[in-house]
Amino acid sequence: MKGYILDLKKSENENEVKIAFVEDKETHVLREDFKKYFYLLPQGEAREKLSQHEEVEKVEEVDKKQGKALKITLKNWDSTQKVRDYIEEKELGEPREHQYPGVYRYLIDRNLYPLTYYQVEVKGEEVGKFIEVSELRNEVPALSRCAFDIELDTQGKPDSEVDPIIMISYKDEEDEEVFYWTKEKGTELETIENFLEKLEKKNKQVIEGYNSTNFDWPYLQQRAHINQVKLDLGIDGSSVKVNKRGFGSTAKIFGKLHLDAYKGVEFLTSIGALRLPKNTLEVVYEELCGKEKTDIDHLEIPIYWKEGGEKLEKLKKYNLEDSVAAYEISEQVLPLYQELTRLIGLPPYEITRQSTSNMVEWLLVRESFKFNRLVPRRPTNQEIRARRMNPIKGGYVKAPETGLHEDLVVCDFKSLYPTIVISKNIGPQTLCEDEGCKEEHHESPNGQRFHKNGESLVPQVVEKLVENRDKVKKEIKETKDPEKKKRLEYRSQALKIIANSTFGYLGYPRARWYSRPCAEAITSWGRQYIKETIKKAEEEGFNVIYGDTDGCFIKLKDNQSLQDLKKWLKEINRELPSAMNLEYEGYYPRGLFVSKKGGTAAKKKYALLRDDGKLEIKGFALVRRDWAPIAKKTQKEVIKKVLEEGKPAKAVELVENVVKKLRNKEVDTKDLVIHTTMKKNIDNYNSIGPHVKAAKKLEKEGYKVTAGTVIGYVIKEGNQSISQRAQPIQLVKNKDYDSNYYIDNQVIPATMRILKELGVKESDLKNSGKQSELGKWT
DNA sequence: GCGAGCAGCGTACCT
DNA sequence: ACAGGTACGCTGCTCGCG
Repeated sequence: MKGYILDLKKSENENEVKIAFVEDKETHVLREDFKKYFYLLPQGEAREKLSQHEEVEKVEEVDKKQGKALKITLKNWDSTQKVRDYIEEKELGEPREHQYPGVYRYLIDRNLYPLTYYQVEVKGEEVGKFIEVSELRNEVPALSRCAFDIELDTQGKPDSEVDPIIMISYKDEEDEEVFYWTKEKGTELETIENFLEKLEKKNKQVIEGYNSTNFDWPYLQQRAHINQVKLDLGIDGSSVKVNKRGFGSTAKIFGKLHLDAYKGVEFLTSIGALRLPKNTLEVVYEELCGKEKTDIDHLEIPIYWKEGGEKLEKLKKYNLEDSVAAYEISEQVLPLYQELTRLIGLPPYEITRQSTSNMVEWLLVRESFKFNRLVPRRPTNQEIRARRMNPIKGGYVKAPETGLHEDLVVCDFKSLYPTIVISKNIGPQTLCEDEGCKEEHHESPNGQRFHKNGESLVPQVVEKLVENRDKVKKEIKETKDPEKKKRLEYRSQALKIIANSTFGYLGYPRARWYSRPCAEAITSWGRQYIKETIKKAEEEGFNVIYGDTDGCFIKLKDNQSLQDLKKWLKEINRELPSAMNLEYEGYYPRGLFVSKKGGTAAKKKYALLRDDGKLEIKGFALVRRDWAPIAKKTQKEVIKKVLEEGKPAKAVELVENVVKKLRNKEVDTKDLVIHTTMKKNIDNYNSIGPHVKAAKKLEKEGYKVTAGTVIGYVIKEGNQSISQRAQPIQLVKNKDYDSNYYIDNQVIPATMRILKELGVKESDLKNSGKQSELGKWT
């Protein structure tokens, strides 16, 4: 039969892998015998001693690129630890590749990639052989999906021992339903059962939720247990496997993909594809799907439920909308996860919970196997600490010329670090530390040498990623079908994410392939290339007003045209290594650079007006979540006015109005909320800033606050410190805020940053009421 | 005893 | 729980002044 692997797990039988294999709409459970093994760099009588060990099936000598090693095959999957203890006790050598779960080992050995089509011979439930179906190589399976969300009857902190589930909504492509009970009719038990029946009947491949890993599944599991219902949703009849630990929580359903859209949003945020003030369902839904949804305060839910009638209907609508939102948000992350799965080769569920560094690592592990190399061991905690103490020098940033500029062109190096890795053949194996070595080398500006002709895993893998991406980009151009185009764009994005993460990975203290010399060489070449480029531009007569790591901003003089610049770019690219490319990014009629507080030019902070009228703003308060909306909105308007008009008159007027409104308390409280993430747990802070103080107040009221919680607070009136006046938004009475704080610490500093560059004084903004001398600015 | 000035903490940004 | 470079608000200390 023809299909793809959706999931895998260790079978309840020893030495067997269970595979969820999808053929058309049906998911089959297949099994294959598989013996787990690991490698040993042996010492002493390792071979003899281990051959006699009762848990060892066989010991073979294998040739790996790094030399001879022993391959230790185990009688049972679970005996790895026992055999390792024995090795340590008898000092028989250094074990390698002993830490992978058995199913990963299986995927690597069989060279299998989930969500990729294979032809497979099946005898009963046994797997014969997987043969990749080449005509379907580019086909990504269309997974059937559904989403759910639960509501509780709870006061403040939910307690799964006593607070029942009152409502569960379900949503899929063609269907939606809300299951619930009331004091008059039905029970929690029936509600759960009806929902489970629905899931079973619909039998979708993906089950989605929002924060379902940490909330819905653990809660549902508890309530199901109390009601004595089995949560046996696995395609082999197994239960939902919930593992609720502080950090690496999981909720797995064998044969299905549990997709937590919240994790997806965090992932998009981590790769810089998304940035929001808060990652709540409401905010994310509006941003990604452009739709608003009703929000009911958590404390109100039981009230709506008990009241019945119209209120109950409203609660049902809200509950369903949560599922719809989770469903639609998932639509935006699932295709990317699918492409990453096909690229990295881990089971899809694992991919949805991995960081990019882990993905890079697994890609290297798999490629390592293909090159017959042993995977480097994980660093010890001590090594990690030592690595962390010794950071690597990073990119170069040129201080900008402040002020309002016209005729700007931005150029940047396309994938600077990956292309340096490729051009200079940078990897731990090509790194040459032998000073007398007579081979040909690339020598980095910081004095590291890399063999020109040697083979190294890292540059080979990066090259493959970049080449593949170029191919995919070409395909995108040739493809008319919009669906197929979208798929390819996700594939290109997946390749880009992994290629760009490779440098970070080499400098990541926990990485198996950590290499300080490689990472340092990469950044040293990076600094050299951008500095050289700036220098050459200046020699050519261009005015370079700013640069950061891999890009620079050029201000065209009156006698210079865009054509002149593009001609120069061509020349530059002729001199660069073939993999590297300095690209024309865009033309900007106006751009603004400002000073920092101390008076010198501020880096990483600018606003550009593109030739199509769009604003591109970096670093300013308005792109930061820890400023109040009133300050951000006003700053944005000011930047817009200044860039569009080239003078500050209208902007000054605008700020005056906002100041007036604040004074008169005409500003809505929601425009004053400052959001700050708790990076630590509440007790771990040495200095108590406003967000920590607000968090403490929240905790007192029974709210749960942990590392990762985003605190929203408003500064209220009073003469205590700002922190003491930080009131969490949940506890704010309308319009209880300190106007002066928002004027002097938010709106004025945010806007003065910009207006100062144009000669405006602070007093000009606060003169509201009096006629300000607008004539001055025109 | 008081305010100015500053270091250090903490967070979020840019590439 | 990918890297380093950067800005900046707030707290809480030191210091000089009287």
